[in-house]
Amino acid sequence: MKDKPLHERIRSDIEGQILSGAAMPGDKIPSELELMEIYGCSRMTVNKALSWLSNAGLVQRNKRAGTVVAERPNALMVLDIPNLPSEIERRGQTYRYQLVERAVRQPSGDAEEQRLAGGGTLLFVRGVHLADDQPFACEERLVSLAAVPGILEADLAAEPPGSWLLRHIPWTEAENRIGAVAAGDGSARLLGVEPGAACLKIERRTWRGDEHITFVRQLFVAGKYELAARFGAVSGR
Amino acid sequence: MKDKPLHERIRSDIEGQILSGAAMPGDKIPSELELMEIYGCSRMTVNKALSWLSNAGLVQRNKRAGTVVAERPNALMVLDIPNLPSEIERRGQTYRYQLVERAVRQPSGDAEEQRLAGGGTLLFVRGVHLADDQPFACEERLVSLAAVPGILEADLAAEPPGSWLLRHIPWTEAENRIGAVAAGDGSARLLGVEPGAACLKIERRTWRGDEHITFVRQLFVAGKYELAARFGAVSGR
DNA sequence: TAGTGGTCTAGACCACAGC
DNA sequence: CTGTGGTCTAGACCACTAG
Repeated sequence: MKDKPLHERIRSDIEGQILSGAAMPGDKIPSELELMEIYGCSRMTVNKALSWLSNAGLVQRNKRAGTVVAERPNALMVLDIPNLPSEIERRGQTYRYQLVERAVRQPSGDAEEQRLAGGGTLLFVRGVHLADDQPFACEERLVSLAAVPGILEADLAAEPPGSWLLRHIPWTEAENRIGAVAAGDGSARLLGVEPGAACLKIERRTWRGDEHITFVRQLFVAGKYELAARFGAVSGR
Repeated sequence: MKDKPLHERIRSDIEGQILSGAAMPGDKIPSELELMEIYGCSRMTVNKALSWLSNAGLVQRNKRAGTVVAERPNALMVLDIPNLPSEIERRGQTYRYQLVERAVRQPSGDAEEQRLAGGGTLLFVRGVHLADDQPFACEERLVSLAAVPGILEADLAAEPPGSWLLRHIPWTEAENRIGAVAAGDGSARLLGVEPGAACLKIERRTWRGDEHITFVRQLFVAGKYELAARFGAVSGR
């Protein structure tokens, strides 16, 4: 217990106070100067602990006002969202992608599609991810051709669009929405289940800087796939 | 662009190389000493950038072998899992919890329940979270009475067990599993939907140190609730 | 055994925002 | 104005491990 690094001890001390409820949201945490004296260490050490807590979303740091417990402290977990080829191969299954539909079209009236297109046109791609030739997930994707013109030359039957984008277009921002949905007729047929079957839905939007790159919606048959998330901003360490 | 802190520039430089695929998993990243010379800064600054990347799971740091790109780099997202009362009130709805069932029982033969019980007995609680008196989520929970004997005295009709635990028992570890499932008869009745309706499922296990505290399974009717996750280990900042 | 990361120090200057 | 955090320096010692 005692042989842990000091900054880690400081961090877990404060973390414990927050998670236990001893320190409530909005409560002030001792300043770096005060913590220096409490633990008898230098400011960098204290700073490392507080920065970590800030990164994890447990505290909010304000100049002059000091460090306070964040509003919804235990909301942040680290989520593991692998790309599908890696995930399937990790399970020891063979991965295959089947292209179902590919079309260039104008954005619809939907405001989100307008933003994604950025004044240009969109590439629509529908396909199925197969694990050992069994449907694993179906996918609908929109790609902004203004942002990624090169994808028109890609052979998306040979390489799934997600992998192609990953190899060619670095994204800097991504956002996922995770929910459940009943399979529609088309999705059900692709997944080999009855229409209305429960599915896990993952929607992902990615950006490069301010430019919207792509939007993708993936459906997984209930039970075939689950996401795992654990508390703690630290992964490997 | 240029006015960003140096450690942040170093970080985003490397991050960009990884996300763009220029640096593939397993590739070596310059050592701290080399980066010091490249950027003309001190080691602490380089270290801050590399530590951040390590925390985010983008790189793995090894003594002697140096820092390398992690195996599945872009898998880590920060997930927002609020507790339900907060989430519902944030939407401007009134929250209410309805206790449906409460029982003390021995762990079943299931290995997981055995571990949770830790040699003792379990408290089983079933209830519904209501938003504006409409079913929002149903919940089944097991609590280890060996770890949390005090919960027997709690009035779980007045306060949902999740909130009670949050106020009384600090947890240090938590793990979530997120999937989809078709509603069973009991859950469907509680949620006011047809059996078989698609539901989002969240299972959470929490520990305090090595002691398993509780297991909870929450079901949300499809479309009523979605989880959001974004890339980047940093939250507020 | 030498290279690498892990940790820590004792300073420093600056920007910002509440007082 | 002043306390606070943000950033950075130029060192230091240690532990680990791949070569």
